[in-house]
Amino acid sequence: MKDVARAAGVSPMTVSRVVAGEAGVAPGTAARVARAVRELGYQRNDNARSLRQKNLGTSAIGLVVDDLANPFYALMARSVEDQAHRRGYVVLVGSTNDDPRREREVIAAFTARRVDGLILVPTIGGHGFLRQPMQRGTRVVCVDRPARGLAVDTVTVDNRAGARRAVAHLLDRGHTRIACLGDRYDIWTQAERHAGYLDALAERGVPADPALVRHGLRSHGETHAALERLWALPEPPTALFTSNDLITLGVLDAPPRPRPVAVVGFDDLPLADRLDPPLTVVSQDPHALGATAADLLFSRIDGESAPPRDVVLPTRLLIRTPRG
Amino acid sequence: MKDVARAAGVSPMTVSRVVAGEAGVAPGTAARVARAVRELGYQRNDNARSLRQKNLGTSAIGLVVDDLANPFYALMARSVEDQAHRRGYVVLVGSTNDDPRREREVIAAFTARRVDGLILVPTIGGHGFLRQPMQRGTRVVCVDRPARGLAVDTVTVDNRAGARRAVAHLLDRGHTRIACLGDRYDIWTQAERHAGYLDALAERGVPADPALVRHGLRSHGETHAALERLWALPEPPTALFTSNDLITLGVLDAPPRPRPVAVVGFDDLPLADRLDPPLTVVSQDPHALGATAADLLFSRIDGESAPPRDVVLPTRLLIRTPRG
DNA sequence: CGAAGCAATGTGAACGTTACCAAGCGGAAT
DNA sequence: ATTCCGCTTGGTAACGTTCACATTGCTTCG
Repeated sequence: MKDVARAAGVSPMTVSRVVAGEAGVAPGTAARVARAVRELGYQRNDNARSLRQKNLGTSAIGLVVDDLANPFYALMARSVEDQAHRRGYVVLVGSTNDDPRREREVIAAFTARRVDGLILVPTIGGHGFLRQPMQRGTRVVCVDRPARGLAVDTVTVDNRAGARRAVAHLLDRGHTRIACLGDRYDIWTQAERHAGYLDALAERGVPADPALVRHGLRSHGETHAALERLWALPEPPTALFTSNDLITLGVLDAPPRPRPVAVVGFDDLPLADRLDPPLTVVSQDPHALGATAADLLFSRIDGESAPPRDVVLPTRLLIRTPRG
Repeated sequence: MKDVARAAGVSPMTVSRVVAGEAGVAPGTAARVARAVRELGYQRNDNARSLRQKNLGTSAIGLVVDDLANPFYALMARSVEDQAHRRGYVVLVGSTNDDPRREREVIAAFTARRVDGLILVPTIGGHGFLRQPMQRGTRVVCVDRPARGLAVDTVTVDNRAGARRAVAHLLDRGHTRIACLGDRYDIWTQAERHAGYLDALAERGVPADPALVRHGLRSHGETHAALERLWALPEPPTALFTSNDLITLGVLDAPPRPRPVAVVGFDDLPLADRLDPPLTVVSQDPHALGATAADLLFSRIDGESAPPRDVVLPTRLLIRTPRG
């Protein structure tokens, strides 16, 4: 900046004014400065800028998801990024792998850079370490899951109702032996979906058989093993409720059974309607989740100070039947 | 930091040393400082830090992709993020939508924050604006596509060879009327894949019919329209080569034909092996692309100064045949 | 005609941190 | 006892900006 000032024959302050697009600089001076900026290829250091401008923040937000490679979170991330870009913010991203230690590291790295806001898919771990950054002014919004004991805006979908409807659909089709395959139940969404599964059974008076519930499935291998155990039961299930996309894929990827089983999955998949038989799913809208979370975050950043809000978005049961 | 220093009865300099984990602080003093840090919930401002430490950089890198919501780039992003996290870097992400203007805005926002490196899926636009940041020390690596006229490390896959093999596979199965459906040919990968298509035809002496080539397809709707025009030809194609995943999905999503057509797509899809008939594809490994790009970038950041390298990763033709 | 007002620009300090060097202190060597 | 060394600690300045105020030179008006 000093170089530009020297080249244009003005003080650094005037350069600052021109670069920031402030009014009150004589047109001739502004032109001279602009020319020097262009010729020297000068670009303002926005880190230094936000250091000085105490009240304006860093124009950066952090996005912390479970796994950025998961298409669901990738779509969310894209929505968040679009809104941020529109408002002149940059986005820092990190994945937690559902590991509270890694979550903490990632968030610490973000708050150390004084992000103005944080959109967070929280892990099961505590979030006390967020107190200081929040007092310092960092706004936080949870998405996909709430964080226990953290009073912040939260955007989720109606996991429980969605699961209930999915299982009710299977009951409607005459199934009574319905297995529930889930990821770790310390993940909030998974516990909710399991609760929805139980709701549907209770609603119809179908006894819940604990042998039909398998959880903690984190890979195709574990899903396959769980299936083997289910098939080995004296009364094996005739239908499956799979409570996330990875498990649904694991089930579809398993060796075929002699007697086909009905499957309803949580989360839609591309090509699900082209399978034989087509796959019925509970779909949620990751775009809406991300956009809503970003809306809430930016309204907080803009100064909104109402009590924390819980936004619950609907899911849709996409019933797919064989092509006519 | 001053507050911590006061609370611990030392100078800010000593606090700085303790927080940075430097040696040469008396154990008792360090303990007192650590306690004050904990009690006050102090966290160092890493922006201010990197401003002062001229030679150490910002420990931030930027990742600029076409579309973060595309599972292919999401997987790449995840690999990059993992490496960055392992090395203590944070990642800024942005999507360009293949729009040179947006690319420029995103990159400018990143370089204004003085990222140490940039992993870039370049658009068709010029990249002269990168000269100054690069002279200033920002390292750049291109991935998925080269940037014209930009002498930097570049990681791509053998698009042309992959497409050639895919089309050769269709020729082997007796097809001679093979259509080529692509996105905009100003996207390097699309042009390469089209070239591979022509290579395969030329190799077997099959005449290339321009009426069978449709490009610029950016949505299912456009893909469907292109298909309609192909079916209306006097001699319609009996096979399709679709040169990205979105177009493959568009084709699969189209109303079924009375006589089925063979499809080979570029990019693998989940469930592709469960379709009827299963889908043969050219697959590339986004994880390897991202990891390789990150490797190259960090070795540059570490001071490596060899001439720019072009790394070309292989593709695989996954030939899928009906079960049983 | 002098004071006041306005527009354009410059000055000094500060944001939060660390590099660099100096200073204090106790003990070991002479 | 004096010198010197090493260890620990502190002071000062600087990184690249911008805030708040001061200054300059005009124009305008009573």
